[in-house]
Amino acid sequence: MAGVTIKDVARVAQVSVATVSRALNGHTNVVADVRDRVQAVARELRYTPNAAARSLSSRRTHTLGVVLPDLYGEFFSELVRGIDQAARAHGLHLLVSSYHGHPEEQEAALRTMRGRVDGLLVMSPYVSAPADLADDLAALPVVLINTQDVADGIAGIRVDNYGGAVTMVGHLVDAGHRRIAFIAGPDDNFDAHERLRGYRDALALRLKGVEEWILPGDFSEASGHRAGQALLAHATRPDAVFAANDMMALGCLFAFAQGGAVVPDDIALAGFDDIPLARYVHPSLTTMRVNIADVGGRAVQMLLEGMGSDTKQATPSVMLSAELIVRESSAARVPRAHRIDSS
Amino acid sequence: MAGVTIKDVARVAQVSVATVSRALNGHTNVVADVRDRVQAVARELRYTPNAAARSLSSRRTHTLGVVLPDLYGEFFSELVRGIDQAARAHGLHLLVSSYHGHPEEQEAALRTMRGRVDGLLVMSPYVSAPADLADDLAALPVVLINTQDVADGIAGIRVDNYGGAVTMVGHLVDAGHRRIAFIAGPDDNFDAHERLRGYRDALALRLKGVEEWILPGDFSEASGHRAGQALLAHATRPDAVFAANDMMALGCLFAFAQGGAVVPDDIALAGFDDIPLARYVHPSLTTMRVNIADVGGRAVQMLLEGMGSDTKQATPSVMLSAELIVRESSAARVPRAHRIDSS
DNA sequence: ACCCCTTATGAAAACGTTTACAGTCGGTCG
DNA sequence: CGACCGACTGTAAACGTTTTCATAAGGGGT
Repeated sequence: MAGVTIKDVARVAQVSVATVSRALNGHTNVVADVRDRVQAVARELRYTPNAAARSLSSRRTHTLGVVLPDLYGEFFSELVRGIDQAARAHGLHLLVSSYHGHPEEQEAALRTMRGRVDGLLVMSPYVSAPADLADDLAALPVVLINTQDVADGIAGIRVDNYGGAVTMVGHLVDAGHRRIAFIAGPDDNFDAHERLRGYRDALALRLKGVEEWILPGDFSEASGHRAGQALLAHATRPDAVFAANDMMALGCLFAFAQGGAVVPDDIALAGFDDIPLARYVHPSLTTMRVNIADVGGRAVQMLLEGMGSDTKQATPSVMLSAELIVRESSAARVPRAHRIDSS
Repeated sequence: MAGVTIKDVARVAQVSVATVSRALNGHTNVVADVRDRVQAVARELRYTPNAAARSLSSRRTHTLGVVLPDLYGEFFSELVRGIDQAARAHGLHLLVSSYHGHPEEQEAALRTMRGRVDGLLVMSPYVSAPADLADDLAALPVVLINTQDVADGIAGIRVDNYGGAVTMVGHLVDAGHRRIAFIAGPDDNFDAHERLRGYRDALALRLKGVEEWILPGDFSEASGHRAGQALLAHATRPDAVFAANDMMALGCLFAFAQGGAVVPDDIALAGFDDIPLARYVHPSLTTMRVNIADVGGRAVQMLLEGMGSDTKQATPSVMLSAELIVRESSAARVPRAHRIDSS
């Protein structure tokens, strides 16, 4: 029977509902004798307070909303894990929603969450920050994850994609590579945008006369594969390829293997994200590591801080830097003739 | 201002709250004229019904609870994705909770979900089915995922781990292997249990006199690595190794590579799950494919069916079979001398 | 023309909590 | 010895919906 209410407890314990409420919520003004009796009865009756009634009355839901573009793949899995861990530590539930790449559904998701959650974690990687997003967000405390600033005073946490790309290009240049091609991510994706910007700026800074070499991609393995084939078909192959994410780097690696190009001897390769596969493929993939779970955890932290004080926080934005992970795929350039064959 | 209630809409639209409620919920008895006016006003005022009040009144939350042992890794990511997709298709929200491997927290999670959700999806892979689980579950429609039956009449969906293991052993035997070692999963894990059982039965059936050869493991890559080392150290190496999941198979593969054993020429290798890595490692891994997202989606389907009719469903349990995916790691056994070296 | 039935609407009662307010009852202080 | 004060508990009013029931207005059959 799920229908045991606070009234039942009150009746059995021979007190008023108010007292039951107070006793169960650890309020001050209730004598030990009564408190124990109430708790005993509640346990006896297997009473569980009705969450809906509780939040209607107290205006608190003890729930955090998480709105993501998708749930597919390592990235979101890790993100949600980090969020879950932090939320659970604070006794909060998680209401998750993904809008499957349909930005128009995002607004719907945000709307239906209103009244169900105390705060919102939103990731919206589309560069065109919808103006209405700001409106929808105004009502609730919110923290933006890897999202372009949509309005002043809204807290956000981001991975330093720009800096990471700069670092990676620097690494490739240091390893002796000159002709460095870049496989870009989706046009409308903010992360992809930043990584591309990092590649461009770093190239301009480190290798003056060298031209940019940018191939289209969409973060999928397949698009990386296509880019790899295109590169092989090119008259003069690049020294190195920097893919905007690991999945594309893997697709590219595949294409190279099929085309008989040896990584890193013929062409060096690097990715971004450090997904678990990165260390298992052959050759293992040089990449930028991003601690995604940590991003999620810190986002929750920030949200809670923002919820504590009604005043908007003074430090609305946090940037997490990525770490360069050097593996086999980007070994320093050695003239082909001198190559030591390990087979 | 989030504080726009149904009363505000009623006042502006010059009707009663009852009419507003009816108009907005698509009820029959409201004339088109009024309905349009109400909807216009609601949009104008950016009115969003308060979910708590709504569910208090209607006893429905439009939310599904998902209780999982953890959120780490491919498996849960896929499962949640499948669940999310199906739930979203039916306009349902998802309240997720993981108990991080602490079974005692599971009960707490289930309790706090009461009143917040219309139905429950629970995965509890521990063989010792807690008796109280049945009690906690009785209140709400529930579907068990990959979980040992806990009580009669409770619906469940499972992957046919037993049958899958039998199939894999059959494949290895067909490929000419005789000494087939098995790397087991955690003792208290139901999936692991079933896979082990499949290995044993298939071995007994297909290879009469051959002894079982079972190594301990815990589903982690590290434990697979240890098992791999142990196997290499053995005087007579096995023909093939069947790991209870892919992660352990990968760890084992690593150990073999380090120890100079060539897969599949020296030792064949197989896993279970078909995680994405499986097709990328070298050699690519033979494994049993399980469509996890599909499991999640069908679980939601089953839950909805169970919620529709109050009567307990007649078919409380569904079994999904796994598919054998043959890749390089289990190539048919060829005498070493005749081996065609592709390098 | 009357009655009954249908259809559209409003008033008000749930739903199960929390919480402001108002008591009650000893005891303490002046 | 009386008034007051503090600690405890009960009463009842929110909280924002949905839904039942009642009411009013038309409309068709006899």
